[in-house]
Amino acid sequence: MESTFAIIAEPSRRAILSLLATSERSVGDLEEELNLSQPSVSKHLRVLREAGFVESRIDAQRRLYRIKPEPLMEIDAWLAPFRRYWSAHVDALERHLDQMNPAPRRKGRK
Amino acid sequence: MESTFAIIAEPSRRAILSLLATSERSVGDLEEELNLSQPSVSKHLRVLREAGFVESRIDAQRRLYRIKPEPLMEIDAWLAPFRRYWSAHVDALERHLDQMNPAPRRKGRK
DNA sequence: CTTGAATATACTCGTATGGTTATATAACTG
DNA sequence: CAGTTATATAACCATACGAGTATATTCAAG
Repeated sequence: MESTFAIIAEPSRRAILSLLATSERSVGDLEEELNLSQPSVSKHLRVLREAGFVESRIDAQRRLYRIKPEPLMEIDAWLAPFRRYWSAHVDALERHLDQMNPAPRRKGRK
Repeated sequence: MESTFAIIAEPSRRAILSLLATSERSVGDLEEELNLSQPSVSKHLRVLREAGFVESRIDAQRRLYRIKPEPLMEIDAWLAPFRRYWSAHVDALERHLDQMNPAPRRKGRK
């Protein structure tokens, strides 16, 4: 019953997706890169898998997860009607992000 | 404490934004176009306003709400790293959306 | 077949959030 | 000012969801 949008509302799930954007990873990889408990990672991956954001392949005892783009494409498509507001405000985003992101770039936090 | 993504996780809020994408509307307009209670609309608008998705101007007793693009631009920006998956799958989205959206197109109705 | 590593699942708990009803505030109308 | 329209806010409730702990499952190694 979770919508595509609800799925990426969760910060840990977005973090997982961002890591997978670069390359395939195992549960353990994600666990340590994100400082999350193993059950937590598995649970999020389950949600992501059932919603079609990721798929896994088996490598011995490990599962390697990778991105499946369709749901993200759906979100991209939803944004379409709003894009006409963009061009006028090309650099408004930078200002906005600056004020959201106090520190320029920090490793994974506490 | 609501993230940009959490805000648009709510279906009614997405509906409000989609309506506002076309044109400015009053609370009453939204209320009837979406079949929501007035307090519910006001509450969602408050969340959207505080997160910078919309702004309002006063017209007598009515408040006219309109889109502010910045947070949506932020989401658009977040999608950037995944766009490299798009091109390969140009029409995969259509298939995906078809299977999500059973009926092709229906008026807003209750 | 036993052990250990990697991952999945079950269960419980606390909290955040959306809906509703009722009430408050504000502005126009006469 | 009284009445009415438009919107906001408050209080309450039910539910959903993420975190954590414990346990189950699967596979490789010896």
